[in-house]
Amino acid sequence: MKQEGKTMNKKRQQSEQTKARLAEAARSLFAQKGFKATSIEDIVAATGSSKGNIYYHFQSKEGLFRYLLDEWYEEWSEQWDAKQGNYTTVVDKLYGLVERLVVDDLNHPLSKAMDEFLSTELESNDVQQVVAGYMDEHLRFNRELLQEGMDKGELQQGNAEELAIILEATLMGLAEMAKRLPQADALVMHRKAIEVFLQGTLKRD
Amino acid sequence: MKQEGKTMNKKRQQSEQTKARLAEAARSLFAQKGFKATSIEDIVAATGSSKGNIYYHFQSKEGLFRYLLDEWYEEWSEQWDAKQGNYTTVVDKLYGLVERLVVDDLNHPLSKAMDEFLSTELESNDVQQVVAGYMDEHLRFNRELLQEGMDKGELQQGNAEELAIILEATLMGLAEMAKRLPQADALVMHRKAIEVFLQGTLKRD
DNA sequence: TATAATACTGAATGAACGTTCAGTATAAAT
DNA sequence: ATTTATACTGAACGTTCATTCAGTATTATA
Repeated sequence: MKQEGKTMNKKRQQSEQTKARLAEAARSLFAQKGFKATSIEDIVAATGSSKGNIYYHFQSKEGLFRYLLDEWYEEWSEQWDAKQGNYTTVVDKLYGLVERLVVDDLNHPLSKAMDEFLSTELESNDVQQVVAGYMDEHLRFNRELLQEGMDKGELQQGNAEELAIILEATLMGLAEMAKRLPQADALVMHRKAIEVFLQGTLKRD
Repeated sequence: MKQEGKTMNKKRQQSEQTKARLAEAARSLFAQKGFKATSIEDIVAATGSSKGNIYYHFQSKEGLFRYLLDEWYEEWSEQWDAKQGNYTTVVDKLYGLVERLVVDDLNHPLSKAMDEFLSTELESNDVQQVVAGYMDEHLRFNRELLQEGMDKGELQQGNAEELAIILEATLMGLAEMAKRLPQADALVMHRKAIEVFLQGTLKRD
Protein backbone atom coordinates (compact mmCIF):
# COMPACT_ATOMS: atom_id res chain seq x y z
CA MET A 1 0.00 0.00 0.00
CA LYS A 2 1.24 3.44 -0.81
CA GLN A 3 0.57 6.64 1.04
CA GLU A 4 -2.30 8.33 -0.69
CA GLY A 5 -1.83 11.83 0.73
CA LYS A 6 -5.31 12.80 1.81
CA THR A 7 -7.78 10.06 0.81
CA MET A 8 -8.65 6.80 2.57
CA ASN A 9 -11.53 8.79 3.86
CA LYS A 10 -13.42 6.90 6.50
CA LYS A 11 -10.44 5.91 8.58
CA ARG A 12 -8.74 9.26 8.48
CA GLN A 13 -11.97 10.98 9.35
CA GLN A 14 -12.53 8.82 12.38
CA SER A 15 -8.94 9.32 13.39
CA GLU A 16 -9.25 13.07 13.28
CA GLN A 17 -12.46 12.92 15.25
CA THR A 18 -10.73 10.87 17.88
CA LYS A 19 -7.84 13.29 18.04
CA ALA A 20 -10.24 16.20 18.42
CA ARG A 21 -12.13 14.34 21.12
CA LEU A 22 -8.92 13.66 23.03
CA ALA A 23 -7.83 17.27 22.64
CA GLU A 24 -11.16 18.58 23.84
CA ALA A 25 -11.20 16.40 26.93
CA ALA A 26 -7.62 17.32 27.67
CA ARG A 27 -8.37 21.03 27.32
CA SER A 28 -11.22 20.72 29.77
CA LEU A 29 -9.12 18.79 32.28
CA PHE A 30 -6.09 21.05 32.00
CA ALA A 31 -8.38 24.01 32.51
CA GLN A 32 -9.93 22.48 35.62
CA LYS A 33 -6.97 20.85 37.27
CA GLY A 34 -3.90 22.38 35.72
CA PHE A 35 -1.14 20.74 33.74
CA LYS A 36 0.68 18.71 36.33
CA ALA A 37 -2.44 17.65 38.19
CA THR A 38 -3.99 16.27 35.04
CA SER A 39 -2.72 12.77 34.40
CA ILE A 40 -2.89 10.81 31.17
CA GLU A 41 -5.05 8.43 33.15
CA ASP A 42 -7.54 11.27 33.72
CA ILE A 43 -7.83 11.79 29.99
CA VAL A 44 -8.24 8.06 29.49
CA ALA A 45 -11.04 8.07 32.05
CA ALA A 46 -12.74 11.05 30.44
CA THR A 47 -12.62 9.77 26.88
CA GLY A 48 -12.78 6.01 27.18
CA SER A 49 -9.77 5.93 24.92
CA SER A 50 -6.51 4.22 25.84
CA LYS A 51 -3.19 5.53 27.05
CA GLY A 52 -1.43 4.25 24.00
CA ASN A 53 -3.84 6.02 21.73
CA ILE A 54 -3.04 9.36 23.30
CA TYR A 55 0.60 8.70 22.62
CA TYR A 56 -0.29 7.66 19.12
CA HIS A 57 -1.94 11.01 18.38
CA PHE A 58 0.39 13.19 20.42
CA GLN A 59 4.01 12.53 21.14
CA SER A 60 3.84 13.17 24.86
CA LYS A 61 1.88 14.92 27.55
CA GLU A 62 3.78 18.07 26.76
CA GLY A 63 3.13 17.59 23.06
CA LEU A 64 -0.57 17.36 23.79
CA PHE A 65 -0.50 20.57 25.77
CA ARG A 66 1.50 22.35 23.09
CA TYR A 67 -1.09 21.24 20.56
CA LEU A 68 -3.78 22.91 22.63
CA LEU A 69 -1.76 26.10 22.95
CA ASP A 70 -1.28 26.21 19.20
CA GLU A 71 -5.02 25.83 18.68
CA TRP A 72 -5.60 28.67 21.12
CA TYR A 73 -3.14 30.91 19.40
CA GLU A 74 -4.74 30.37 16.00
CA GLU A 75 -8.18 31.16 17.30
CA TRP A 76 -6.77 34.18 19.12
CA SER A 77 -5.15 35.53 15.97
CA GLU A 78 -8.34 35.18 13.97
CA GLN A 79 -10.37 37.09 16.51
CA TRP A 80 -7.69 39.74 16.69
CA ASP A 81 -7.62 40.33 12.97
CA ALA A 82 -11.39 40.51 12.90
CA LYS A 83 -11.55 43.33 15.42
CA GLN A 84 -8.69 45.36 14.02
CA GLY A 85 -10.63 47.70 11.76
CA ASN A 86 -12.99 49.12 14.37
CA TYR A 87 -10.66 51.63 15.94
CA THR A 88 -9.17 54.79 14.51
CA THR A 89 -7.21 56.66 17.17
CA VAL A 90 -4.46 55.03 19.17
CA VAL A 91 -6.30 55.85 22.36
CA ASP A 92 -9.29 53.89 21.10
CA LYS A 93 -7.02 51.04 20.12
CA LEU A 94 -5.51 50.93 23.59
CA TYR A 95 -8.92 50.72 25.21
CA GLY A 96 -9.93 48.16 22.62
CA LEU A 97 -6.83 46.17 23.42
CA VAL A 98 -7.52 45.91 27.12
CA GLU A 99 -11.13 45.01 26.46
CA ARG A 100 -9.96 42.16 24.30
CA LEU A 101 -7.45 41.05 26.92
CA VAL A 102 -10.04 40.94 29.65
CA VAL A 103 -12.80 39.36 27.61
CA ASP A 104 -10.82 36.87 25.55
CA ASP A 105 -7.64 36.06 27.38
CA LEU A 106 -8.31 36.50 31.05
CA ASN A 107 -11.11 34.01 31.11
CA HIS A 108 -9.61 31.59 28.70
CA PRO A 109 -9.70 28.09 30.19
CA LEU A 110 -6.06 27.36 29.40
CA SER A 111 -4.78 30.59 30.85
CA LYS A 112 -3.91 29.27 34.28
CA ALA A 113 -2.64 25.95 33.03
CA MET A 114 -0.32 27.77 30.67
CA ASP A 115 1.08 29.90 33.47
CA GLU A 116 1.74 26.81 35.51
CA PHE A 117 3.23 24.98 32.56
CA LEU A 118 5.60 27.79 31.76
CA SER A 119 6.72 28.31 35.32
CA THR A 120 7.52 24.67 36.01
CA GLU A 121 7.99 22.62 32.88
CA LEU A 122 10.60 24.76 31.21
CA GLU A 123 14.14 23.59 31.60
CA SER A 124 15.65 21.84 28.65
CA ASN A 125 12.62 22.54 26.53
CA ASP A 126 12.17 25.04 23.82
CA VAL A 127 9.16 26.37 25.64
CA GLN A 128 11.14 29.31 26.88
CA GLN A 129 11.71 30.30 23.30
CA VAL A 130 8.02 30.04 22.62
CA VAL A 131 7.29 32.40 25.49
CA ALA A 132 9.94 34.78 24.34
CA GLY A 133 8.32 34.62 20.93
CA TYR A 134 4.90 35.49 22.27
CA MET A 135 6.37 38.31 24.30
CA ASP A 136 8.34 39.66 21.39
CA GLU A 137 5.16 39.76 19.39
CA HIS A 138 3.36 41.62 22.14
CA LEU A 139 6.20 44.08 22.48
CA ARG A 140 6.37 44.59 18.77
CA PHE A 141 2.64 45.22 18.68
CA ASN A 142 2.81 47.65 21.58
CA ARG A 143 5.77 49.45 20.09
CA GLU A 144 4.11 49.91 16.71
CA LEU A 145 0.93 51.10 18.35
CA LEU A 146 2.73 53.61 20.53
CA GLN A 147 4.90 54.74 17.64
CA GLU A 148 1.76 55.30 15.62
CA GLY A 149 0.41 57.41 18.46
CA MET A 150 3.58 59.48 18.52
CA ASP A 151 3.61 59.91 14.77
CA LYS A 152 0.00 60.99 14.76
CA GLY A 153 0.71 63.46 17.54
CA GLU A 154 -1.59 61.79 20.03
CA LEU A 155 1.24 60.80 22.34
CA GLN A 156 4.34 62.57 23.50
CA GLN A 157 7.49 61.81 21.57
CA GLY A 158 9.55 59.27 23.48
CA ASN A 159 11.23 55.90 23.49
CA ALA A 160 8.54 53.63 22.05
CA GLU A 161 10.52 50.51 22.95
CA GLU A 162 10.65 51.36 26.64
CA LEU A 163 7.04 52.40 26.74
CA ALA A 164 6.08 49.18 25.02
CA ILE A 165 7.76 47.25 27.81
CA ILE A 166 6.04 49.30 30.48
CA LEU A 167 2.66 48.85 28.82
CA GLU A 168 3.21 45.12 28.51
CA ALA A 169 4.31 44.90 32.14
CA THR A 170 1.27 46.80 33.31
CA LEU A 171 -1.06 44.56 31.36
CA MET A 172 0.70 41.40 32.51
CA GLY A 173 0.56 42.48 36.12
CA LEU A 174 -3.01 43.56 35.78
CA ALA A 175 -3.99 40.18 34.38
CA GLU A 176 -2.38 38.62 37.42
CA MET A 177 -4.17 40.97 39.79
CA ALA A 178 -7.46 40.47 38.04
CA LYS A 179 -7.40 36.80 39.00
CA ARG A 180 -7.63 37.78 42.65
CA LEU A 181 -10.12 40.61 42.26
CA PRO A 182 -13.88 40.42 41.90
CA GLN A 183 -14.44 39.51 38.24
CA ALA A 184 -16.56 42.54 37.46
CA ASP A 185 -13.78 44.94 38.31
CA ALA A 186 -11.24 43.57 35.88
CA LEU A 187 -12.35 45.63 32.93
CA VAL A 188 -12.73 48.77 35.02
CA MET A 189 -9.20 48.39 36.36
CA HIS A 190 -7.78 47.78 32.92
CA ARG A 191 -9.45 50.93 31.58
CA LYS A 192 -8.24 52.90 34.53
CA ALA A 193 -4.73 51.62 33.94
CA ILE A 194 -4.81 52.86 30.36
CA GLU A 195 -6.03 56.18 31.66
CA VAL A 196 -3.08 56.41 34.03
CA PHE A 197 -0.75 55.28 31.29
CA LEU A 198 -2.05 58.14 29.16
CA GLN A 199 -2.58 60.85 31.74
CA GLY A 200 -0.27 60.07 34.64
CA THR A 201 -1.07 60.82 38.23
CA LEU A 202 1.00 63.89 38.95
CA LYS A 203 -0.71 67.13 39.80
CA ARG A 204 -0.37 69.83 37.15
CA ASP A 205 -0.40 73.54 37.70
CA MET B 1 12.62 14.37 82.82
CA LYS B 2 10.48 17.43 82.59
CA GLN B 3 10.43 20.05 79.89
CA GLU B 4 12.70 22.82 81.03
CA GLY B 5 11.55 25.51 78.62
CA LYS B 6 14.79 26.92 77.28
CA THR B 7 17.72 25.27 79.07
CA MET B 8 19.44 21.93 78.37
CA ASN B 9 21.87 24.07 76.51
CA LYS B 10 24.30 21.99 74.53
CA LYS B 11 21.77 19.74 72.91
CA ARG B 12 19.34 22.48 72.00
CA GLN B 13 22.16 24.56 70.60
CA GLN B 14 23.37 21.77 68.37
CA SER B 15 19.84 21.10 67.30
CA GLU B 16 19.29 24.67 66.25
CA GLN B 17 22.58 24.68 64.40
CA THR B 18 21.50 21.57 62.56
CA LYS B 19 18.17 23.12 61.68
CA ALA B 20 19.88 26.24 60.40
CA ARG B 21 22.30 24.14 58.37
CA LEU B 22 19.43 22.22 56.82
CA ALA B 23 17.55 25.43 56.08
CA GLU B 24 20.59 27.05 54.51
CA ALA B 25 21.27 24.11 52.22
CA ALA B 26 17.61 23.92 51.29
CA ARG B 27 17.52 27.62 50.46
CA SER B 28 20.48 27.25 48.19
CA LEU B 29 19.01 24.23 46.44
CA PHE B 30 15.54 25.70 46.04
CA ALA B 31 17.14 28.79 44.60
CA GLN B 32 19.17 26.81 42.10
CA LYS B 33 16.76 24.10 41.07
CA GLY B 34 13.32 25.31 42.14
CA PHE B 35 10.88 23.76 44.56
CA LYS B 36 9.71 20.69 42.73
CA ALA B 37 13.07 19.86 41.25
CA THR B 38 14.73 19.87 44.65
CA SER B 39 14.26 16.55 46.37
CA ILE B 40 14.68 15.74 50.03
CA GLU B 41 17.43 13.45 48.86
CA ASP B 42 19.25 16.48 47.41
CA ILE B 43 19.19 18.15 50.79
CA VAL B 44 20.40 14.96 52.41
CA ALA B 45 23.28 14.81 49.95
CA ALA B 46 24.17 18.45 50.54
CA THR B 47 24.13 18.30 54.32
CA GLY B 48 25.13 14.78 55.22
CA SER B 49 22.07 14.69 57.41
CA SER B 50 19.35 12.10 57.06
CA LYS B 51 15.89 12.19 55.55
CA GLY B 52 14.29 11.51 58.87
CA ASN B 53 16.12 14.38 60.45
CA ILE B 54 14.69 16.82 57.97
CA TYR B 55 11.23 15.58 58.85
CA TYR B 56 12.13 15.86 62.49
CA HIS B 57 12.96 19.55 62.14
CA PHE B 58 10.32 20.45 59.57
CA GLN B 59 6.98 18.82 59.13
CA SER B 60 7.20 18.32 55.43
CA LYS B 61 8.88 19.58 52.29
CA GLU B 62 6.30 22.32 52.10
CA GLY B 63 6.85 23.13 55.77
CA LEU B 64 10.53 23.53 55.08
CA PHE B 65 9.86 25.90 52.21
CA ARG B 66 7.39 27.90 54.24
CA TYR B 67 10.00 28.22 56.96
CA LEU B 68 12.37 29.75 54.42
CA LEU B 69 9.72 32.13 53.15
CA ASP B 70 9.03 33.28 56.69
CA GLU B 71 12.72 33.94 57.24
CA TRP B 72 12.81 35.92 54.02
CA TYR B 73 9.85 38.00 55.01
CA GLU B 74 11.34 38.90 58.39
CA GLU B 75 14.60 39.99 56.83
CA TRP B 76 12.67 41.92 54.19
CA SER B 77 10.64 43.80 56.78
CA GLU B 78 13.73 44.79 58.74
CA GLN B 79 15.43 46.21 55.69
CA TRP B 80 12.28 48.05 54.74
CA ASP B 81 11.88 49.71 58.08
CA ALA B 82 15.54 50.70 58.04
CA LYS B 83 15.24 52.58 54.74
CA GLN B 84 11.97 54.30 55.50
CA GLY B 85 13.28 57.58 56.87
CA ASN B 86 15.40 58.57 53.91
CA TYR B 87 12.67 59.93 51.68
CA THR B 88 10.51 62.99 52.11
CA THR B 89 8.31 63.47 49.04
CA VAL B 90 6.04 60.76 47.72
CA VAL B 91 7.79 60.94 44.39
CA ASP B 92 11.07 60.13 46.09
CA LYS B 93 9.43 57.30 47.95
CA LEU B 94 8.12 55.81 44.74
CA TYR B 95 11.55 55.86 43.17
CA GLY B 96 12.99 54.49 46.40
CA LEU B 97 10.41 51.74 46.33
CA VAL B 98 11.29 50.50 42.87
CA GLU B 99 14.97 50.66 43.67
CA ARG B 100 14.35 48.44 46.65
CA LEU B 101 12.25 46.06 44.57
CA VAL B 102 14.90 45.67 41.93
CA VAL B 103 17.85 45.44 44.26
CA ASP B 104 16.39 43.35 47.07
CA ASP B 105 13.52 41.34 45.70
CA LEU B 106 14.22 40.76 42.06
CA ASN B 107 17.52 39.06 42.71
CA HIS B 108 16.46 37.24 45.81
CA PRO B 109 17.41 33.57 45.52
CA LEU B 110 13.99 32.32 46.57
CA SER B 111 12.09 34.59 44.22
CA LYS B 112 11.71 32.12 41.38
CA ALA B 113 11.14 29.14 43.62
CA MET B 114 8.36 31.03 45.33
CA ASP B 115 6.68 31.83 42.04
CA GLU B 116 6.83 28.20 41.09
CA PHE B 117 5.61 27.09 44.47
CA LEU B 118 2.65 29.43 44.40
CA SER B 119 1.63 28.56 40.89
CA THR B 120 1.67 24.80 41.37
CA GLU B 121 1.49 23.79 45.00
CA LEU B 122 -1.62 25.70 45.95
CA GLU B 123 -4.78 23.69 46.05
CA SER B 124 -6.02 22.68 49.46
CA ASN B 125 -3.32 24.64 51.18
CA ASP B 126 -3.57 27.93 52.95
CA VAL B 127 -0.82 29.24 50.72
CA GLN B 128 -3.34 31.17 48.70
CA GLN B 129 -4.25 33.05 51.84
CA VAL B 130 -0.62 33.81 52.48
CA VAL B 131 -0.29 35.29 49.01
CA ALA B 132 -3.45 37.27 49.46
CA GLY B 133 -1.96 38.52 52.71
CA TYR B 134 1.24 39.66 51.08
CA MET B 135 -0.73 41.34 48.33
CA ASP B 136 -3.06 43.05 50.73
CA GLU B 137 -0.06 44.46 52.51
CA HIS B 138 1.41 45.73 49.27
CA LEU B 139 -1.87 47.30 48.28
CA ARG B 140 -2.29 48.88 51.67
CA PHE B 141 1.21 50.30 51.44
CA ASN B 142 0.63 51.62 47.93
CA ARG B 143 -2.69 53.11 48.90
CA GLU B 144 -1.29 54.93 51.90
CA LEU B 145 1.62 56.21 49.89
CA LEU B 146 -0.60 57.49 47.10
CA GLN B 147 -3.05 58.96 49.57
CA GLU B 148 -0.19 60.77 51.22
CA GLY B 149 0.77 62.16 47.83
CA MET B 150 -2.77 63.37 47.25
CA ASP B 151 -3.01 64.91 50.67
CA LYS B 152 0.28 66.70 50.24
CA GLY B 153 -0.85 68.00 46.87
CA GLU B 154 1.84 66.17 44.92
CA LEU B 155 -0.61 63.92 43.12
CA GLN B 156 -3.99 64.52 41.56
CA GLN B 157 -6.95 63.73 43.76
CA GLY B 158 -8.37 60.36 42.79
CA ASN B 159 -9.27 56.86 43.88
CA ALA B 160 -6.23 55.78 45.85
CA GLU B 161 -7.45 52.21 46.01
CA GLU B 162 -7.65 51.81 42.24
CA LEU B 163 -4.34 53.52 41.71
CA ALA B 164 -2.76 51.27 44.30
CA ILE B 165 -3.89 48.27 42.31
CA ILE B 166 -2.56 49.72 39.08
CA LEU B 167 0.77 50.54 40.67
CA GLU B 168 1.03 47.06 42.13
CA ALA B 169 0.12 45.51 38.80
CA THR B 170 2.73 47.56 36.99
CA LEU B 171 5.42 46.59 39.46
CA MET B 172 4.42 42.93 39.40
CA GLY B 173 4.45 42.83 35.62
CA LEU B 174 7.70 44.71 35.49
CA ALA B 175 9.32 42.22 37.83
CA GLU B 176 8.20 39.50 35.48
CA MET B 177 9.52 41.31 32.44
CA ALA B 178 12.79 42.11 34.15
CA LYS B 179 13.56 38.42 34.37
CA ARG B 180 13.70 38.24 30.60
CA LEU B 181 15.53 41.50 30.02
CA PRO B 182 19.21 42.24 30.31
CA GLN B 183 19.78 42.67 34.05
CA ALA B 184 21.20 46.17 33.83
CA ASP B 185 17.99 47.53 32.32
CA ALA B 186 15.72 46.45 35.14
CA LEU B 187 16.26 49.50 37.27
CA VAL B 188 16.03 51.84 34.30
CA MET B 189 12.73 50.33 33.25
CA HIS B 190 11.35 50.53 36.77
CA ARG B 191 12.25 54.19 37.03
CA LYS B 192 10.76 54.87 33.63
CA ALA B 193 7.57 53.10 34.71
CA ILE B 194 7.26 55.38 37.73
CA GLU B 195 7.81 58.31 35.42
CA VAL B 196 4.96 57.17 33.20
CA PHE B 197 2.82 56.47 36.24
CA LEU B 198 3.40 60.06 37.33
CA GLN B 199 3.43 61.89 34.03
CA GLY B 200 1.45 59.78 31.59
CA THR B 201 2.20 59.55 27.90
CA LEU B 202 -0.45 61.72 26.37
CA LYS B 203 0.57 64.83 24.48
CA ARG B 204 -0.48 68.06 26.16
CA ASP B 205 -1.29 71.36 24.54
C1' DT C 1 24.13 5.29 87.56
C1' DA C 2 19.57 4.88 85.82
C1' DT C 3 16.03 7.01 83.28
C1' DA C 4 13.86 9.83 80.20
C1' DA C 5 13.64 13.13 76.67
C1' DT C 6 15.57 14.78 72.57
C1' DA C 7 18.13 14.30 68.29
C1' DC C 8 19.06 11.65 64.55
C1' DT C 9 19.44 7.43 61.10
C1' DG C 10 18.27 5.15 56.73
C1' DA C 11 15.96 1.24 54.88
C1' DA C 12 11.35 0.35 53.56
C1' DT C 13 6.90 1.86 51.88
C1' DG C 14 3.77 3.07 48.69
C1' DA C 15 1.69 5.80 45.51
C1' DA C 16 1.82 8.46 41.25
C1' DC C 17 2.77 8.81 36.62
C1' DG C 18 4.68 9.22 31.99
C1' DT C 19 6.03 6.19 28.56
C1' DT C 20 6.64 1.91 25.89
C1' DC C 21 5.49 -2.02 23.19
C1' DA C 22 3.81 -6.37 21.68
C1' DG C 23 -0.28 -7.36 20.02
C1' DT C 24 -5.17 -6.73 17.99
C1' DA C 25 -8.73 -4.60 15.14
C1' DT C 26 -10.17 -1.96 11.21
C1' DA C 27 -10.20 -0.12 6.86
C1' DA C 28 -7.78 0.61 2.43
C1' DA C 29 -5.17 -1.08 -1.45
C1' DT C 30 -3.83 -4.76 -4.71
C1' DA D 1 -8.95 -12.70 -0.84
C1' DT D 2 -4.79 -11.20 0.72
C1' DT D 3 -1.76 -7.90 2.08
C1' DT D 4 -0.56 -3.70 4.29
C1' DA D 5 -0.80 0.67 6.48
C1' DT D 6 -3.25 2.89 10.00
C1' DA D 7 -5.68 3.15 14.40
C1' DC D 8 -6.02 1.58 18.81
C1' DT D 9 -5.45 -1.38 23.35
C1' DG D 10 -3.79 -1.96 28.06
C1' DA D 11 -0.66 -4.46 30.87
C1' DA D 12 3.91 -3.77 32.32
C1' DC D 13 7.93 -0.95 33.16
C1' DG D 14 10.85 2.08 35.37
C1' DT D 15 11.66 5.95 37.83
C1' DT D 16 10.98 9.54 41.07
C1' DC D 17 9.91 10.99 45.51
C1' DA D 18 7.70 12.35 49.80
C1' DT D 19 6.88 10.23 53.97
C1' DT D 20 7.11 6.85 57.81
C1' DC D 21 8.97 4.29 61.56
C1' DA D 22 11.47 1.12 64.30
C1' DG D 23 15.61 1.61 66.17
C1' DT D 24 20.09 3.98 67.81
C1' DA D 25 22.85 7.69 69.79
C1' DT D 26 23.39 11.62 72.62
C1' DT D 27 22.60 14.63 76.24
C1' DA D 28 20.00 16.18 80.27
C1' DT D 29 17.68 15.11 84.60
C1' DA D 30 16.73 12.43 89.01
